[in-house]
This record gives sequence, structure tokens and C-alpha cells, in this order.
Amino acid sequence: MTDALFSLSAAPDDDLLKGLNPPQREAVEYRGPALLIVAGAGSGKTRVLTHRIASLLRNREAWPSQILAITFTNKAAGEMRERVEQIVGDSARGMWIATFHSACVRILRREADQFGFTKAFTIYDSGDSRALLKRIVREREADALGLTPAGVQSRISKLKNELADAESYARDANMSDPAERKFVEIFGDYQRALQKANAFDFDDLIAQTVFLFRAFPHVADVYRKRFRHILVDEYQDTNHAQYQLIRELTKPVQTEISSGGAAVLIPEADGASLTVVGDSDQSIYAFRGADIRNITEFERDFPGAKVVLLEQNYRSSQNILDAANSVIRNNFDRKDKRLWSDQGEGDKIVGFTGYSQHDEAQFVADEIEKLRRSGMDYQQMAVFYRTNSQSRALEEIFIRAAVPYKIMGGTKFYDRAEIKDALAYLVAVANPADEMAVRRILNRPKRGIGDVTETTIARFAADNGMSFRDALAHPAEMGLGPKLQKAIAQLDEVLRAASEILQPASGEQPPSTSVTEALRVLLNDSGYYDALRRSRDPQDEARVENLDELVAVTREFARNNPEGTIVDFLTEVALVADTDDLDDESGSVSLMTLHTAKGLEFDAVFLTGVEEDLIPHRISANEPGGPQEERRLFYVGITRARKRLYVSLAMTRAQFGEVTAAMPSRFLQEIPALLIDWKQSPGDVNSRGGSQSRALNARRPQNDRWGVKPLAPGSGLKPKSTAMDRFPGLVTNKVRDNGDLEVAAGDRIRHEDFGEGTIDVVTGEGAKRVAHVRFDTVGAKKLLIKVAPITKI
DNA sequence: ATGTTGCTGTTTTTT
DNA sequence: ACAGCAACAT
Repeated sequence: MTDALFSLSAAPDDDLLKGLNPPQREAVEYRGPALLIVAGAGSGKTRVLTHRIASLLRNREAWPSQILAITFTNKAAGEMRERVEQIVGDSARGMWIATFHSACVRILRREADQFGFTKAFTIYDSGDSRALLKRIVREREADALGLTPAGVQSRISKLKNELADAESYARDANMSDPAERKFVEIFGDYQRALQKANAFDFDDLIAQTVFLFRAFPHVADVYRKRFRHILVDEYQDTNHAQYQLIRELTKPVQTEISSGGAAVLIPEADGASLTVVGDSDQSIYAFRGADIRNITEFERDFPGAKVVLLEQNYRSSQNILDAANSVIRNNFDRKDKRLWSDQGEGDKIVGFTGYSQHDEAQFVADEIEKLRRSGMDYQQMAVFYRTNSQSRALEEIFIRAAVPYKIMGGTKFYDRAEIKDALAYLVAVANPADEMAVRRILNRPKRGIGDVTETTIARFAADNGMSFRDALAHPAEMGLGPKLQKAIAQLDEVLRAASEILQPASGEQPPSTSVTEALRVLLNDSGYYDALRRSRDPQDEARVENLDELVAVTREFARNNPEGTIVDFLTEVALVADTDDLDDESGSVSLMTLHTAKGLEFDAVFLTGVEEDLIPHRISANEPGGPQEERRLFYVGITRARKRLYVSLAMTRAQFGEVTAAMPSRFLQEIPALLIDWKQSPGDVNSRGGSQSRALNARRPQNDRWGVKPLAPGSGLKPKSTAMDRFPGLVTNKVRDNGDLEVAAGDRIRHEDFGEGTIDVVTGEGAKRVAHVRFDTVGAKKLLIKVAPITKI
């Protein structure tokens, strides 16, 4: 890093400011107690943040260890660290660049002993806490009062985000309402269960850190003295607990000394300097407690705060920005802000209306291939949707069309049952107090231990004042059959063996490979692996592969963290969502929800399912501020696009197993008509009844907003059903298998939907053979030979 | 204790 | 459409 060394000694900031516009420079250079950077989409805020940090370091205004930068996702944290490292080199090491959650975990692990936890505490994800609540709701027989685990969970989460606990809530609650009383009992039970299990749920990570700081000011002071510069990204999405955490950290440090019998507070250090970056137009997490007021009232909260506005957009073409501006303008109650660009108009937005979600997906796939042929890489394209369930139709079509894709977020790797089982084994060793984890693995693989035996063990543990885990060491004393005794003893033995690997009795530090080793011992000696391999269920084959993958993850972890412990590993998997893994298995299109898309950018963006009841989502209609938040979500989607933006919808959508008619989203009409080039407008689909194949459709003249020609009575409007009739089995769920079909370049084929064509080339092998076909009428397409409805002619 | 069947609600977004 | 689950059967 000669570069970094050089720049450390060179005249400080010139290269850091080069290429920045005036407000950006000011955001980098301003020094003071509080700075708010209002950063519109694509205005270069990450650049400003990283340069600001670099400038602090270079000018020796701060040591790396005095900097705390908080982001919302691990991915963003990783990117920021990387970019700072690029500028200042290794001195970036000691900085805390982390998410709220991981920063809090670090603090809590250090201080756990102070308030009744151990360093090895477990982090419960929402699945874990729902499982726990399910048990409590059942025990308390709360379903009779209309309390469901999911409902209770979301209420508790909201309360924790407001820093309320069971007691404080009970003070204000209407305790004459039996359901309310029951809820308070459940909340209390839940919190005690967490404490007993030495566990925190997601919301606790933040809230308990705040409580810790408030209860132990001397602990808080340690961090207040340490962090002199605190920077928070995506500030518009902070909730109350996070806000209070920041407040605690930025308080001045005072020392109490007694002088003449009276205690006097002497200021010892100023509060840390706080920089926040955000854009209230991109606030999309109000539903989980984000409070937009944190940013709108920043100047009141931190008097004397400096505000810098970044409005020039360096990402998108003007047409895209115009669309974004015209949409967001419809939100009242916002400061007017207009993004502008000097990059020129760019291409028009392309619109398309499919007859069904599959038709829509086919359009997306076709356009992706067109873009690819024009030279754009797949990894520069993204498809967004409002709900995860919408990804299915897209996937089905993409597989058939051989479009390489990856789904970001969604059903997570770590949510799979076999992975959770494997992790529960590790947790049972690392944190034996976590009864949920031990119970989970009790009968996995099947050991013949059912409900009755489980209760017997729990009873024995309670009677003898030992933990559930420790009770497993005494199977002979529970009056169980010999088979059960043996099963329990074996489990106990396996856990013991793994514990010796991870936490040797000798007290010495286990090698970094110990996690991999322990996991292998646990999965093999418990019989888990064998049970899966013996099974005839074809899904179990995939499960074995997933477990192999998990083993690979532990190996990777050991490589990256030579000092890493089992607790570090479990922290990482608990906090690192799949969205974060930057697996640059390059060359695939990214599919994700609009929420996941925040903070990302792509050359080409497809906004799909732009329909009423989807975006804005039906449920949002009843929530205060809901429709506005949906509009911001749509705005976030639009502003992710650099060059090409597509909006698409379907006239019918299968939901809950039945097909319903869909309406164009109100947000579509907020985009000026002349910005959209409709390849097929909602009007086309309605008035033509879908009688023509899309590929043959010329663009309709735009008579009105959608290009709908007024319908004469009795005109050729066909019953709606024809749209569907015309596309029977465009996507069938029957799994075709052409496995043995031999095709080669030059062959003529016939496709059920696309007609006849000539094969240009065949790529791939085995089940993944792909035919690149030039059809006579619909142009070039790629087809996965194994599943395509084609015949040779 | 475990496997099978038919019923239920479910799909808003996530650290 | 589908997963998850209670009730019933093995």
C-alpha cells in the first residue's frame, strides 16, 4: 500500500475532494458536533461518507479506533470498509464499520457478564422467537383470547423498538381487558425465557444495549470516550431504539468528583461528533418502526447541526429521474427536492402489460436477452417485485429461457430446516442454557424421543435444579426404557465430544478449524447425516448438499477468521442475511424485492407487478402513511436504474390459488405518459382481448393514457377468458422431460408457443443443455432443451 | 412414536 | 397453491 503511505504524508485532502461538487465537498470537510447530509438517490453519498472518514484519518483528526460507522446491511458495511481501505489502506482496520445489530452484539458480548448473560449468548432470529412464543401462547392458552404467536410477536417487536418492556407497557395498558392482561403475561414469560436461555432476539440487541448504557453509565462512558466520530447511514430508517442508542453514544462524558462533601460533575469530554446521512423520500421501513421524524427533526434534536443537501444525481438518465420526481411529488408533507442529472435524457421507459404473470415474465426474459445481445452483462440487470411470492413465476420462465439469475434474500439458506438443525447442534454446545436449541435436536434425527419423553426430561431437570442440557447426562434416573436411555446417552456423548473440540477442558484456545471439526462430529456421530442418506425422499439429497455447503461455510469462516471462535461463527450466521453474501457468481440477473433493492444500482431495472393491491400493497391501505410509504418504495425502485427502466404488469394474477383480475397501479399514472413507451399497454390488452401474440404486436397509437381506443358498444371486445384461452399452457406445471432429445445447430424445430425456428447453436451439457433458436416469427430465444415444449421437424 | 390425511390460513416488506 | 398442523391411523 505505497499509495496509502504516500497520501498519509502528502498534502491532505486534495485528492479526496477532487471530482466532488461543492455540497459534496462541504459534507466531507465540515467539522462540528452534528452534520446532516440529505442525500437524494444516486447523489454519491457513499462516496461522501467514505471520503469524510478518510479525511478524518488522514488529517490525524481521529484514530481508526475512534470511528464508528453504522450501516443497515452487512453488505453496505463491507462495501464501505472496502472503499475506505482503498483510500487509507490498512489503517482502516481498527474502525468499527458495522450494522446497528452487529455493533450492539459486539458491545453486548463484551459486557454480558455485567447483567446476567454470558458471552456465549444466542441470537434468536424471528423464527426462533416465534417458536418460543408459540410454546408460551399454548401454555397460557391465549388463543382463546384471540392472541396468535405471530400477532404477539409483532406487538412485542414494536414495543421493543419503542424501548418498552413488559412492566412499562403494563403500566399504561388497559389491564381490565383480559386479552391485554394475557398479552402482558406472555411478554413477561417471553422475556424471562430469553434471559434463562441466555439469548437475545433481534430487537433486544438494540434495546438491551440502550438499557445497558442507561443502567451502567460507567460502561457507556467507555464507548463514549472511545468513539469520537459516529456516522450513520440510511438515517431515515432508524427506529426509536436506534435513535436513543445514538443519543446515548453522543452524550458528553462527565466525571463525578466530590468536593467538600458535595458531588460535582466535571465535563471530561465533549460528545462525539455525529454525521447522519439519509433521504426521507427513501424511508421504507416505517412498518417495522422506522421513524421518519428522526431525520426530519434532526436539527431540533441536535441544535447547531449543519445541513448539507446533495441533489445532483450521478446515476440515472434524466428520463428516469423525471419519472421518479413526478411520482414522489405526489407525497404531500415532504420537502420539495428535485433530482437532476447532466447525463442527458437517455432512453424512454419501456412499459408492458402481460395477460398473466407468466406472460409478463416472458416479456422480462425476452428483454433481458435483448439487452444481453446488445452487450449488457447479466449482472448489470435486476428484476424487482413487491412480494417474494412474485419471484416464482419469474423463476419458472427464466429457467425455461435459460436466463441465469440469482434471488437475493427471500427464503434464506439459514432458514432451511436441516441448516437450522445443524446450527442448533452447535448452539447446544456453545450455549447449553439455550433450551430451545437442545429441544430442537432432541429427536433429530429420529431417536424415538417424543413429546412424552421430552416432558419427562424437562420435569427431571426442574426437579433436580439442573438445566435441560445437563439432564441429558442422567438418563438412567428418569425411569425410561433402555432404548430411550441409550438414545439420550448417545446424544449427550456427542454433545460432550463436540464441546471438548470447541472448548477444551484444558482451557487452551481451540484452532480455527474446530468449528468445522465439531460440526462434522455432530452431524456424523449423531446419525444425522446417515439418516438423510438412507432416506428415499429425493429432497433429502438436496439437504445433504445443503449441509455440505454449511460445512464449507465453516471452512471459509476459519480461513477468514483465524482467531474466530464458535460464538463468532454463530454471530455471523445469525446476523448475516443471504442478501449480504456478495457471491459474485458473476453473470446472473438479480431478482429481489423492492426493499432489498435499496442502496443498489443497475444499468437496467425491471419493475414488475406494478398493479393496484400489489404496489401499493392492499394491506398498506389501512395503515397510516401506508400508501405514501408504498410510493416511496416505488420511487426507490425507479431510482435504482442507471440507463434502462422497464415497468410491467399483468392483467390477471394467480393468488391464493385462484386467478383474479389486476388493475394498473395508480403510481403508473403518476409517470408522465410521454416518458413511457408502451410495448403493450393495459388498454391494448383490454381492448384486444389478447388475440394477438405479443411478439407480433405493433405498438398501439396512444389515444389516451393507456392507448385505449374508446370502445364502441358491441365492438369486438371479446370475453376476458379468451386472453387465457389463447395461451394455454404457456407455462404448464407438468414437468416435461426431453432429456433424450438430440438437437444440433441447423436443426428445425417447432415450439408450442413460438412456432417454428432454426437452432443456431447448442450450449451447456446434460440437463442444462440450451438451444439458441431463431424463430421465424418471434425472433431469437434461448430454450432449456430439457423442459422446452419443442419437437424436431 | 411416527406416518397419513384433510383442513386452515396464508403473502408485505427485514436486521 | 401450498405449507403447516391438528386429528386420526398404524
